[in-house]
Order: sequence, then C-alpha cells, then structure tokens
Amino acid sequence: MSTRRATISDVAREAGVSPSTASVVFSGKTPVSDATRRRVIDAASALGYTGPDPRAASLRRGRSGIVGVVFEEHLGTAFLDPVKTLMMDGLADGVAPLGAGLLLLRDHDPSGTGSSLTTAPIDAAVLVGCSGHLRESLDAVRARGIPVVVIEGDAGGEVPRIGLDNREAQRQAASHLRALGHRRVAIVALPARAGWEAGWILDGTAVTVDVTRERLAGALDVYPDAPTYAAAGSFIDQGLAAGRVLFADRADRPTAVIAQSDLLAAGVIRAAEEAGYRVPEDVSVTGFDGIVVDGLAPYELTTLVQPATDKGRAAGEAVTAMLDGGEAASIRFTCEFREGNTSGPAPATDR
Amino acid sequence: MSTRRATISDVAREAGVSPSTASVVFSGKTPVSDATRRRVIDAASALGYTGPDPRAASLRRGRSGIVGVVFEEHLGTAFLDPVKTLMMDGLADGVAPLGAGLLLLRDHDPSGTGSSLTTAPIDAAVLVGCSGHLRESLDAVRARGIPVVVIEGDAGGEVPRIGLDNREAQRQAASHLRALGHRRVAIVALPARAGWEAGWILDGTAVTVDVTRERLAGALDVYPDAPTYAAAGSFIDQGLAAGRVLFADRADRPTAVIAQSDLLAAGVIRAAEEAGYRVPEDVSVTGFDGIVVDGLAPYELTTLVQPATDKGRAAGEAVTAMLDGGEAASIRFTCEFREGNTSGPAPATDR
DNA sequence: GGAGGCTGTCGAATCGATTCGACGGATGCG
DNA sequence: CGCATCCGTCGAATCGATTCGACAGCCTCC
Repeated sequence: MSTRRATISDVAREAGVSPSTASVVFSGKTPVSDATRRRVIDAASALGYTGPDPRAASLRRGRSGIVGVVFEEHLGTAFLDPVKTLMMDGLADGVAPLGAGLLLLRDHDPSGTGSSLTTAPIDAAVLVGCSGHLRESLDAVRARGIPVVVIEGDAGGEVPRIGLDNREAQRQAASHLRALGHRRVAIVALPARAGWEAGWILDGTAVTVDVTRERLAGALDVYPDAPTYAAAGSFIDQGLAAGRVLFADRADRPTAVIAQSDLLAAGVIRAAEEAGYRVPEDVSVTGFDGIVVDGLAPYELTTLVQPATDKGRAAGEAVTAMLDGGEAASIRFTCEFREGNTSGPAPATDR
Repeated sequence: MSTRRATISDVAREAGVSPSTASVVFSGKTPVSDATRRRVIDAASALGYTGPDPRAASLRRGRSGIVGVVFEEHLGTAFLDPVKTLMMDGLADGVAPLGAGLLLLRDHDPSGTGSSLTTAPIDAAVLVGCSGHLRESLDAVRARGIPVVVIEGDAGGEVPRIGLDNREAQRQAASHLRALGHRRVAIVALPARAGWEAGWILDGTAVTVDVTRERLAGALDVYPDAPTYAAAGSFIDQGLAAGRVLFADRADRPTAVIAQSDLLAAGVIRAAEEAGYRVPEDVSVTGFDGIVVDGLAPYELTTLVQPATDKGRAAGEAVTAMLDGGEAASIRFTCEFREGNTSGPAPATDR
C-alpha cells in the first residue's frame, strides 16, 4: 500500500491537536506541555511520520540549510587538489554553526539541464577558483539576491573576497632565489585560463586566472624576463612535463625554477633528477601552497605556506555572518615563506 | 528598497497573463506562443525576476534535484582518500542525467542542529562506507521513503548495494604470496570499526566495518593464523606506523605483508626500508585499490585494482533508475590482480 | 457553413509546513 | 475573592510555484 505519506496535519488529527501545535512539537520553537508532546510523538510514530518535509519547511522558512560550493572544474577533479581539499575542510567547519550542508556545483553546467546556481535551493554560495566563468556565476547568484563569497578570485563590487597575498608571497620566493645568486630563472605557472593547454606564456594579458596572474606578477617583479611555462593543471605530472621542457636545452637551462604550486614543483624536481641535475646543487626549485606532498621525501620544498583551511573556514564564517544579517568583510590571508632543502646557491659557474 | 522579491504571479500580472502561463514559459512543459513568451520574459527582466524559486518548485514537484552523499568521516577527510575521490567522480557522472547536485552529508551529525539525512531536501541518498552508523543512517533514509544505494556496506534487505569481491580479491593476493613461498605473513588492515585506534585485532568479531572484515576473511582463507594489525585510517603514515610495529622484532618479522589499501602498503614499504629491509627481496608487500600512489616510484605495488570510478557511476545510475521509477539491482564489481615489483619469492632462509 | 481538431491560455486546487496574534484557563498576588 | 499574568493551544494566512482539466479561438476539411 503505497498510500500517500503522512503529513503533519495527519499527525495532528491523529493526536487530536491542531497542526500548529504538532508543528511546534517538532520544531521546538514554542513550549509545549509534556502530555501534548507525547501524544504527538506517539501519533507520529503510529503513522510512520518521520518529521517535517524539508521541501515544505524550506519554502515556508525561506531557508534550505544548504550552501552551494561552486567549482570550475569537474567535481571529481576538484578534490585532486590538496589545497581545495583542505579548503573544503575549513569550509565545512565554517558553516557548521549554520548547520548547513555543502552542495557541490559546477559553474558552467555542461549538461544544460542540471541543477545549477540558478536552480538549486541554496541559501548562499561560495565561489571557488578564479576562471572567467566566475563573472557569470556571480551575476547569476547575485541576481537571486543570495549572499555570496568568493575564494581566490576578483569578485568586484561588494562581494566579500577571501584571498591571499599571492603577489607579495611569490615575490618573497623570487627574492630568496635572487639572494642565492640565481640569474637564469624560469617560471612554471598554473593554467593561464580555463581550458588552457600547457605552453609558454608570451603575453601577460593572456592570463585570465587571477591566482596565476598575481603569482606571476610577483615573480616578474624580481625577474622581469623570466620565461614562463604554464601547465595545464596543478599536478605532479604536469610539473614533470613542464620541467622536461625547461631542461630540454642543457646549454640554456634555468638554475632555478619558480613553480606556482607544490605539486608542480614536485614534478619539476622529478624532471630535474631525470635530466641528471641535483636539487638544490644544480637546480633550485620553489613551490607554493605548503601542502604535504606525499613521496617527495627526502626533499622539503622551499615554498610559501598558505593557510588553506583557514581560507575555507573564513569563507564559511563570512557566509554565516551574511546569512545572519550581518556584513562580511573581505579577508586577505598571508603566506608564510618556508625555506626547505630544494633551494640553494646558484651553481658557481653561473654566478 | 528591499521590497519583497518578485514572484511568478507578479511577472504574470505585469505581462498580462495568468500565473500558469508564466510558469509554463519558464518550465517549457507546454508550448507557448512566441508573442506570449516574449511578453513574459520582458516582464520578468523588468521586474528583476530570475526564475522560479527552487524551494517552492521543489515542494510542488516533490523533487529537489539533490542527491545526498553520506560519509562517515569528517567531510574534509573523505577526500583525502583517493578511492573516494574517484568514486565521487563517477558518482557525479552517474547522476548527471538527473541533473542533480551532490550534497555532502555526514552520517552522524555531531553538531546536532545540522542538516542531516532527516532534514535535508534530498531526492535520494548514497551511503558511502561501511561503519556501524550505517544502519541508523539507512533507517533514517528508508523511513523517509527515499531511494537509497549503499556503496561498500551491507545494507540488507532491498537496498541496492554496490560492492566489490573483496574477499575473493584479497584471497588472490594471499595466494600469490603463498605461491611465492611466504609463510610468515602479517596483515595491515583498515580500521576495524568507527573510531578505531590503531592496534592488533585479536578477535575477528570485533570487526564491524564490512570492507575490513571481507578483505580480512580473504587473507585468512589462505593464512588463517596471520597476525592482523588494524590501522586507524587509510593513510601512508598509518601504514608506516603499522609497519614499524610489524618490523620491530627482527627475529620474528613477517616476510610478507598484506595491506588492505595501497596507501597503507606504501607506508609499510617505507617502514620496511626504514628497518633496513629491501622490497621485495626481504619483504613482499601487497596493496589494495590500484590507485596511483604519488611518490612511490620506483615501486609499483602488487595490488588489486578496483574500479572505483565505476563504482561511483554505478551508484549514480542506480539512484537515477530508482528515481525514474525503476528498480536497481545490486552490483558486485570485480578487482583485477596486478603484479608489481613489491612482491617476490620469500627469502631463501625462510622457506 | 458547420463539425472536428489543434493550440495556446486560464482557473483553481495543491504541495506541506510555519508563524503570529488571539484566546481560554489556570495560577499568583493583593 | 477578583484581577492581572502567564502558559499552552488553536486558526488562518502564507510561502511560491506547478499542474491538469477546461475552454476559447482558429483553421481545416468536407
């Protein structure tokens, strides 16, 4: 018998009370006498009623208890990035007081019919990443009048933004290399724009991804002429591929490589070893992120440690604040330079 | 002026049509004349109406377009596991035809007030993992009459289950080791139950996690007396810690270790190296999962390759089928044994 | 010219719960 | 003993959209 599920009215009738009272028993918003409560609870279990329908409740309350997290990539891919993983971790923490769930969303729904920014019952949105799609996602959300926070991307306007001192931080790493006497330095960058295929960046204006651009600017502040090869993604094998390109010409190889992520750096190191160079004696490599790269031992990357978890948490807290009617300010986190054993003095022959 | 947002009735009035017609313009469920469509669209944009309220729509339709994915761990932690990541990947694919979003949920909400299985507006649920909490989560969902699929866990009853031939597969690895002449074999297992702290498993009945139990059974089929040390989680460092325990007593150390995951195996290998043993000459190690363990090179694990992505996709498809009114069958995937270079003949002294 | 078929639009009911002001009865206080 | 309070319960309106059968034109075809 697949008769229609019981509603709260059914329960109320069964318990001999009004629907409003029954509702209150479940929400706990108003005191109810013990006797009444029991009658309602009993009626509910007798009818197999398992609590208010979330859909109806969210319509009435105007809240769904769901925060959308918007990625630019394929969902599965997003979690391949340790930084994003950590961020999700923090985000989950940050929205905990709201008791909200996290809904995974893609910014540019390919399937068309999917649940997207515009059709998902979300109370707020967190935009992650920095692609060109960002603007349209942003418009979609703002049009709906939903609180939104952007992580690592230029939102413009009033949108609270959780960011990093990418440029300053990267400049620190570059300065570190210069202090070590390096002159021939190459950069291995993150993708220049959505859908980017690995290749040289010849024109700075071709870079539409904020993070890439900012870190690049920091490196170029110190080494204005450094050749820049942008990988197709933040993966070890992408770093390896980029490294192979950099080390292909033994006569003109860099003595130091500034990688825009730790994973890329790990790949570059591997490429260097493969080409017969020692790290850091022959080649210095710096990373970015400060994550634990499994299997990189005994190397400890010279890198910039970014507070990835804190970023997520801050985003969650910002969203929480806005949902509570408050204002949320943009936050700019600071990276900490950490010197490992992958950077050293430039080779004597090359000073 | 923060006057109330426009509703579809406002739009209809502005356009001079009935609400039903306006609704149809957005849903496209029924043909509408071009002239009418234009009038409605114009009215909508004039009023700043951005489409139907998802909450109201989902109440009426009885669908929210959201599939809940229930993990047993802290959300951030779930994505540390490459297998789960791959699975999410497949799951995202599998529910794509539904156009549904994935809502991340924890099975045992600690905060209490959180959005959980019982309060989230989900159309279906996918339960991941295998902890003891599974049963209660399951009950909660089934009571709500929501389609549910379980990945790697015994759901019992009618619940479709996406599983693996864990026992048979693990037995294969064990047989492989026996064929190589190993007699002193130890097992490094996954956690025995939720909240488990690393330690020996002395009593098989203490294992409540299905995956752990099944793989253990497979290993014990071949080596009934193998000592089993269960780690606290599937991580390299957990494997390392377990390995240190196993190799502590040089006189009585195992010549082969059956690890229940690749990450654990990687840690065990590291522990073996640390203890001065060569792999596979002195110690053979087998893993489980067939993932790419970063930084394990030049080792290639002897392991059982599981179709993690397929598992996710199958779960997604099962959910889709059930939501379409169909039936979904349980599926049992098969692991493929892959011999790498981490297993070899037992040391001659030990035959 | 009238009957029948399409198309496109409309009305009204419905989805299921929440909320807020009102109200009745019991209790406290003078 | 009477009046003011307070606590718990009830009614009724509301959240915003969807859906389905009914219906009005208009065209076609005989």
